[in-house]
Amino acid sequence: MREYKKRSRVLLIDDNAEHLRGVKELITLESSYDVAGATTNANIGINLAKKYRPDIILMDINMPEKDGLQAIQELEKLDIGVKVIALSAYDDADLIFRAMKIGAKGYVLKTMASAQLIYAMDEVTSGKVYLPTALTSRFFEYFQRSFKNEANNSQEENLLTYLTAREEEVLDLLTQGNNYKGIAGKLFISETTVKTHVNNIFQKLQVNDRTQAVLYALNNGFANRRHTKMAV
Amino acid sequence: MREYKKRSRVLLIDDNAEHLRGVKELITLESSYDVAGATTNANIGINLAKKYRPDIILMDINMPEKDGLQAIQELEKLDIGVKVIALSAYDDADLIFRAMKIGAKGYVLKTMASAQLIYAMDEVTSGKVYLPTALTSRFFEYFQRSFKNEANNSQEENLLTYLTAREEEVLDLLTQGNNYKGIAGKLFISETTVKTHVNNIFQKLQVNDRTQAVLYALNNGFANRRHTKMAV
DNA sequence: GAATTCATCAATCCAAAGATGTAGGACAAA
DNA sequence: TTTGTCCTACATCTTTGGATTGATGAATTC
Repeated sequence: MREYKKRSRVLLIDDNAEHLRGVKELITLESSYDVAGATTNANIGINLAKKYRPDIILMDINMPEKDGLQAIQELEKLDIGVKVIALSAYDDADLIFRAMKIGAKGYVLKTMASAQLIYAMDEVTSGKVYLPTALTSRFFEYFQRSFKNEANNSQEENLLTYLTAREEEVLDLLTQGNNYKGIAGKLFISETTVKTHVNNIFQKLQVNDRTQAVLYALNNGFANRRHTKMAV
Repeated sequence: MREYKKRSRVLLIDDNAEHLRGVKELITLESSYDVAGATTNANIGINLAKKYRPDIILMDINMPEKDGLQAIQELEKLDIGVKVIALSAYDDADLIFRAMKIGAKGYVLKTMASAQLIYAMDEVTSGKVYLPTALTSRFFEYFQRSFKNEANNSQEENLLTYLTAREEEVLDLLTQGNNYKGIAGKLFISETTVKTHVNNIFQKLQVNDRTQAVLYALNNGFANRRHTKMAV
């Protein structure tokens, strides 16, 4: 018994009414959590979350109409401190990755034992992020693959290396959405000079216009060296 | 006994000679792994790896001279299929993240029970990625925090939601570097129609030209759901 | 059935972007 | 000193992009 501590409240969102009922029963009977609400509709679920402020939400992410991932994202944006555990029928690395990326505190397969779900809830309640070992492994396969590709890309040959320092400056300003005038103003040079630079950049990057140049820059680890792209 | 299967070979790299000896003994006595080599020097370790092709490397990443992380990176570049498990005294989220990012197949604390280390080796040998639960949680704290900052930027309001389906298609093609003609051709509509859509997009996204529209799209989780920038 | 919304297309006009060629001065390397 | 690279700058010309207005049919909503 841990009646001395406030029981955590759980909100259930699952478009499969049957599964919803099953989980509700499971939690009611086999855990120390209170079910604060249960719905088959994601939008209603979000509103319930706003209203009742549950500690945890179990969110089915395989819903046809409203995407569960999107719902998680909206909940995170609300910033009401609710911890979302994604429930899914699939162990797709991609799905797991996206769920965790947008802030899910856990990811549990529907096929997993009920004890696992309750354990996940316990861990998440205590402030941790919980992923079953098997899913962790899948997650990292995806995670590492996405960085590996990146390494390979930069290995091939980065046309950006052919740019002069000045051209890099210009390209940097291009990637911030500046036009010729804006760049000229910021670099204290004439607009025609900027045009010259930009044309040289096009030649070196083998592109036809500024949009393509910007895209090339962003996709090849340009500038914002603080950021690394990542497949999602 | 599983003498029927080829015993996996392990290479140990740890600048702490004492710890190195301890691990070696542990593996020799309490596991079914063979120690293919052991060294206190990362560079020598890399050479040993090239020479003896171990299945697994246990790499201390808290070494003063040569950074263990860098060593892992070099090993990954060699692409000899060796699986590296990072050994560390610290459970810094940052360290864990970086180790996993560059391709470590596991991360185990030196303070953890020896059984945990051997379990990690088993998991990694079987092709999985292994992180102890506690470290997984830390990893995800870091992981999610880095995405959260990103999300906050778009927290204000995502103008992309105002786009119609068709406009999204057009914007998607814009983010691939297409000009009017290219988009018209791909959508089988006239160029003027594309112009109309693009203009509407500009209005909705409150930008002045296609480059800014593309940048807005990329920075606000548009389509291109394949790529997301990430602080590293 | 009226009102909206959306996708489609067009004409016009002006601004911006892009292509091309030329050229001078600074600077560094050969 | 010469050669080469880079940054600067301009002129000219063509193409593309962008703003604005208006119009039609289809689908949806009220």
